[in-house]
Amino acid sequence: MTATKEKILNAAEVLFAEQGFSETSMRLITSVAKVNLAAVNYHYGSKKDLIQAVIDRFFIEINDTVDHRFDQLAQQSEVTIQEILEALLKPVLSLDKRNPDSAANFMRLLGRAYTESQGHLKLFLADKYGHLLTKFNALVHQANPDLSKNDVFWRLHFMLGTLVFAFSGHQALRDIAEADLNETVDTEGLINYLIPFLTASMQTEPTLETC
Amino acid sequence: MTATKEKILNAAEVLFAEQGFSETSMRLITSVAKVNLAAVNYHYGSKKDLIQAVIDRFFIEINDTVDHRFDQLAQQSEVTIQEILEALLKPVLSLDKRNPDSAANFMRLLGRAYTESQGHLKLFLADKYGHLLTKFNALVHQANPDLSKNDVFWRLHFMLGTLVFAFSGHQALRDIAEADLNETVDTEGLINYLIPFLTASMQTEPTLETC
DNA sequence: GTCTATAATGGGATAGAC
DNA sequence: GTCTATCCCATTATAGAC
Repeated sequence: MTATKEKILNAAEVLFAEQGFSETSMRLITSVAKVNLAAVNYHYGSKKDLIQAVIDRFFIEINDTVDHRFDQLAQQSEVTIQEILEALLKPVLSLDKRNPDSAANFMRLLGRAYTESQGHLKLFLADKYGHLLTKFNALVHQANPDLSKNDVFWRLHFMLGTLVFAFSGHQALRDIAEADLNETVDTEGLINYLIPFLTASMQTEPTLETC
Repeated sequence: MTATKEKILNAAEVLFAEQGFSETSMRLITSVAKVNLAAVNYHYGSKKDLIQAVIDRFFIEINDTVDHRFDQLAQQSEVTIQEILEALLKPVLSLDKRNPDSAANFMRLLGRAYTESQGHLKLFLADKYGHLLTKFNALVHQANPDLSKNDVFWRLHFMLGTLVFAFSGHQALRDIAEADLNETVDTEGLINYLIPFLTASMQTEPTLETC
């Protein structure tokens, strides 16, 4: 990968995470990356392709590790929610080795992929990395066999929602937390707050059937 | 309010919820509302003001009720998380009386306000309806006095995040749920899944101090 | 591979007739 | 209050020189 191509990716990663896809113009990306405007189209083809490349780089970095950890857990006789979350989050946190805040950027981008109407991106991710979601689902069921398929389905998505949403608003919340509570919370600190919150919500008894 | 002014609001509400603020053009809004393009600027001044008006209408409809219910709960000797959530969600659900899916649209718009970089909107909401968040915070503390201020702060935001995120992705999840589980879930059904998830996560023991 | 210049499109906003 | 026509701006994308 040429230096230019990588500079674009690095700048786009931060800007997309901070401002969203459609709010971030190629002009801004290229000016932050200090490359020529035409370079994005030359190296990536289009803005859509750049968006996919930014998110794909993250998945490529964690895919094999997460997949392998999930497979290991599936062979255990007892699996806890905490183990599943850690199998996912530890590789994500290790992204910070490349760039500070990479882990947070990744989660925020996932949130944006989920809520912004980037149809091409959802298809791309479902196609390429849907297998991770399938394994995640199976593990949660294994960890809590009392839950119905429906309960597992909904809670899993609530859980992912909580995760990515927490990261999406993390900067704003961090500022408020520092002002109101005199507390500085980095990505790992945030996860320390999240894990008990999420494990509790997954382990509770099944939803009452009200229909 | 003139018929035109209201038609714009109704169209904008749905489109903003579905596609986001910046992805929804005034041209699309006015064509769906079947009014002239210039009418938005005539009646609302600008697109920003229209965005605020759309969200403000929801808050005006629920503000007094929620505020009153919160005050009533604050006077009880014992408060549960479930009661707090219901004090918030019942008025929200009653929005469906005006238009079907209003409640879901409202929550999705809140999510977009939270994640899209609409600085003006966050200021507007914090200014006008911040008091609701303050009361919510006090109630959660009252319901679970064992939690530190920090725990309450973070869990409250996780909880709100889960709520709005669940609604943001609701349409997509609904489709998957129908295909995979043969289950149709409306807004009230979604809330039935959400409440045990959230109450459990709020009631669990405090986060371990790892610092 | 990099750059300048420009095409092509779509956006928000507004002036002025009715 | 409503409409048409238009202005002005920002965007993505590309053609063509270097």
